[in-house]
Amino acid sequence: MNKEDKINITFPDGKVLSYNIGISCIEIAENISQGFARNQLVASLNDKLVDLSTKINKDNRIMFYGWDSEIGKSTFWHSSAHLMAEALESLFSDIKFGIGPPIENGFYYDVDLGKNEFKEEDKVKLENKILELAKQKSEFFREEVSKKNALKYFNDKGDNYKIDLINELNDGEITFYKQGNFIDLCKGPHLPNTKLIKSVKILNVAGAYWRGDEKGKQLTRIYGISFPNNKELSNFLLLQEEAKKRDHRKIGKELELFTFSEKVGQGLPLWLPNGTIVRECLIDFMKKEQIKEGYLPVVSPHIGSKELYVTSGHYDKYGESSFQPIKTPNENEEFFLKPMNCPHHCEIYKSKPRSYKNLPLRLAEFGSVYRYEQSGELHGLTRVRGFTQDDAHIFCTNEQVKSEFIKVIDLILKVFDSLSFDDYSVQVSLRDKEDKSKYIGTDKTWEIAENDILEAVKEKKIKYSIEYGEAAFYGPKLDFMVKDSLNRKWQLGTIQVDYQLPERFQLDYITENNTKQTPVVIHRAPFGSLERFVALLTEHCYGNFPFWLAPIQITILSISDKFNSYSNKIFKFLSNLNLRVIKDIRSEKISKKIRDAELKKIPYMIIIGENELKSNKISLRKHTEGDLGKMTLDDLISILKKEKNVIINN
RNA sequence: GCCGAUGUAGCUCAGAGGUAGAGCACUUCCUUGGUAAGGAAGAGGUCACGGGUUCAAUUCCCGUCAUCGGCUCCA
Repeated sequence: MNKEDKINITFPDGKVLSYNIGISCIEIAENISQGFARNQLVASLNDKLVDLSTKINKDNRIMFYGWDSEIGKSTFWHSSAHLMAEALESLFSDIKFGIGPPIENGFYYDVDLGKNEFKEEDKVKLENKILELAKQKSEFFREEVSKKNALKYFNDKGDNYKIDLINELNDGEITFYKQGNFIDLCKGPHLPNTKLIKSVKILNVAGAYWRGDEKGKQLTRIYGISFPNNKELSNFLLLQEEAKKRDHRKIGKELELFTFSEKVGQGLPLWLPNGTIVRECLIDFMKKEQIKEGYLPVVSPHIGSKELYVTSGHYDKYGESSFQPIKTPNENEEFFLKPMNCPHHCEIYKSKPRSYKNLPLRLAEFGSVYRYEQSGELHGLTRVRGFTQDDAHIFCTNEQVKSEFIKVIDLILKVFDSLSFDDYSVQVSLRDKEDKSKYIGTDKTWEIAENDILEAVKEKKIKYSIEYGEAAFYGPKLDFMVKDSLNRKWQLGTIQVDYQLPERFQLDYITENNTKQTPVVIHRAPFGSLERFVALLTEHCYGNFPFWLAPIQITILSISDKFNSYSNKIFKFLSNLNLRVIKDIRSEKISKKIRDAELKKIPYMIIIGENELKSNKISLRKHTEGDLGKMTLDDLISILKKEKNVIINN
């Protein structure tokens, strides 16, 4: 055999082996071992993902991916989407297909069902059909197609969505994948065959706009997930059930943190006494931190005149789609519920002439704002129409922007750390690269603002991602994102650089040279909104709030009513130390009282009975941990003093 | 706002064309028990709201409102 008939394949561990030209990926895997080959789903050649059946004609670096890798899973789900499409096509006539990608957990396919409807009972039918087709062990065939032929195929089939997609592709880069009786436009790669898909669940059905365009046609999006065996599916469903138990809407109800009332209105939360304690502890904490950082608390009213928002530009952007103006007996007089605090703070800035010597000026307010969010968007406490921001505006010079920005980053990191919030991601939200019409201001100030942020995060060496099109309409942002129990991403802390607002409000300060200069505004909110923050905090800690935030910190449980007066003495003692204590003197058994206290997630239980009375001690039990034994009150205090953020003056 | 699902006691949920049921919680009584549910009795619902069909609707149909899952939006 000639040397030219051989190719060198480099493996991830650096090993190089020589193979006959034209060998396929799967043959290489089999060459390693049959067992290894059986577990591989897809490969990459020089980092480009390919089907296992791909034949190799030149030297390459190869990697294999199985179910244990993200790439393997996403290929598995991608092929499952194709299989689901095949099943749908056999169940529904007249069906047209949009896109069907894999997602973080499973896959979906957007379909136009024409006159058909996809009903609840169709889920099981579809699952069965998918499994039936899977068993046929159809191979996934890749085929390169000319643009002309591709268009002809879908034109004949009458699938205008695919035609849309093909029109955006270049001739020579179009491929079809075929399995069984189904052909799809797809760049792949795919599983070797359908039989690997052993378990499938149709999760839910939703509407989704074609190409994400609200004005476009709405398709039916069918979500599913599949696995190589049934056990993984039941595992997945179990995990989903567990995750639902963390949902702040569920815990919020159980622990009586907040509620909603139809009579009050959609998206307008009512904070119950327990939730209010959590909320106010967080506010106190933040107030102290901010005072350390040189913020000045201010207070502004809940409404502002229309003029204020015309000036800020918010009226133009949101006037029609927000709560409508409040009228007065005077004609032409209109006020808006404030949707943000910045315009009010600008007016506070303007209340007297400012000098460079007094900058940066940091005005802070726990400001309640009202935004008419779309009804379909409302969600527990994470998306509401009335909420309180831990807002502040830093008015500073151009030179101060970066250092102020970094100080805010530090503050947010400190806050997150204090609450053991570690699984957040940081996102730099920049302007949409294409569509700049959504934004106000000049390219120049945008570039400066975007650079300010990028420089700050680079200097802080924070891991971040860049999201284009996520900026506010007046400026770029640095957002701290946290996921909820069901994996949805929410923005909590945010820092924004704004060159527009100071200009619009004609803010200025006197410089060293006695000239007038426009300041820059940094908007920032470490929690974001108290509502959303408490929601995510609740999910994060499963309702087991840290001691300093717990609505009830200690409950005193008496063994029987004989010890009520001793319980009462302990109760008074602890209440006098400003601890949030309750006592349970019901004529119930101690195990019942403990159970109830555990369900209420109260951090500490004090148990009082004969032994404690005699020895003038108490017994302590910690939530989820159990009995800590007998001790004196002094011992108790020293234990409590070790809890984070707790000050006890005894 | 759009697509789909759901709405029965404070909570979790059964139920059925003939005017409602369980468990927990609540009230009272008995029990005085040592680390996750002691016992009994009682009270509690215009079956989301408004129409329609029917001898009869909480149940079937339509509309509204709210909630849930997505899409779009998010100052």
